[in-house]
Amino acid sequence: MTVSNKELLRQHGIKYSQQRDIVLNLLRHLTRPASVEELYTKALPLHPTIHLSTVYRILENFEAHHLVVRNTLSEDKKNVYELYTPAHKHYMVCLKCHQCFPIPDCPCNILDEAVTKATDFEVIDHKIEILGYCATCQLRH
Amino acid sequence: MTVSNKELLRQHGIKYSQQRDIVLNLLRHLTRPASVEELYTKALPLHPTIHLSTVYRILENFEAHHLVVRNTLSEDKKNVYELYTPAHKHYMVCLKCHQCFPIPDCPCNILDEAVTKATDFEVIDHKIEILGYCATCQLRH
DNA sequence: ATTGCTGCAAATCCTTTGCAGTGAA
DNA sequence: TTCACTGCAAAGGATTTGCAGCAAT
Repeated sequence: MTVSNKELLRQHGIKYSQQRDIVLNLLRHLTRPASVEELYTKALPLHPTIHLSTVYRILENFEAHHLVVRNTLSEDKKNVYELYTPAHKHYMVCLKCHQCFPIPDCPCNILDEAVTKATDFEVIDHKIEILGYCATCQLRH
Repeated sequence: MTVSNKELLRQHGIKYSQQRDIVLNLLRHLTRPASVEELYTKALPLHPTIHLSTVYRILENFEAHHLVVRNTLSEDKKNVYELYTPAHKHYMVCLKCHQCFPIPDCPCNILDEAVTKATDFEVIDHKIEILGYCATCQLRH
């Protein structure tokens, strides 16, 4: 069985509000990362006065409390969010519609051809970014 | 020996201008990808009336003619440019100063620990994006 | 009652665009 | 001369912020 939204928020030290409940609920039912606008649009019918900036703030808060992870898609530079999972996630990003799709069970040495064979995605390129601290910044973070 | 800037522009079907000469020259002396602002700042002393939007347009033009490649850093969402090279490039992005550093000789199965050992970069996370066309968009691109 | 969240509007940052004037061929 | 490029200003899209009022505990 699953924890309630209220409980999940509490577990992450996040205060309850109707708006947060709604956004969390949307996130829990996603099959792929969603943009802020997307979440806002879905939340609106459920809470007609919710504001876009509120959704921004909620997601920022969720991220700070490690309830979600943010990714920036290189193609259209928008933030996308999804529930945090400890396992590393790799995505296929469509150059046309900008939707991104999780790559199930992806080893780091995945090859373009392997992806092409395993999925219906036409691989054009891939991109690896290593995030961390450079020598200079290590001294002062 | 090296080709002149003028010649390099011509080879890529790009018309000559003083501003393009300057920006190309800066790009040719980079050791890592540079942001538009960065290139603009370096160009300014060499051409006091050059405008930021001109640098944007020059880089856009260079990219269209495959003279440079653009990357968007996930952390601060700014475009960075460097001369195009056929080989795949992987980067380490500093979470603090947002500078990015090429990873020399990077195999796809690179591991965080391997990078940590080979460089003075403190690896926190890494990110892989596969770019291409999803099943739906394949039909209409 | 208190504290922090929300709605709204305005500001910010990066990037793009329209237009008139200039420069390269 | 011609056409593309430039400088400038203004617009654009995504995101952030200030502030007063409201909601959750």
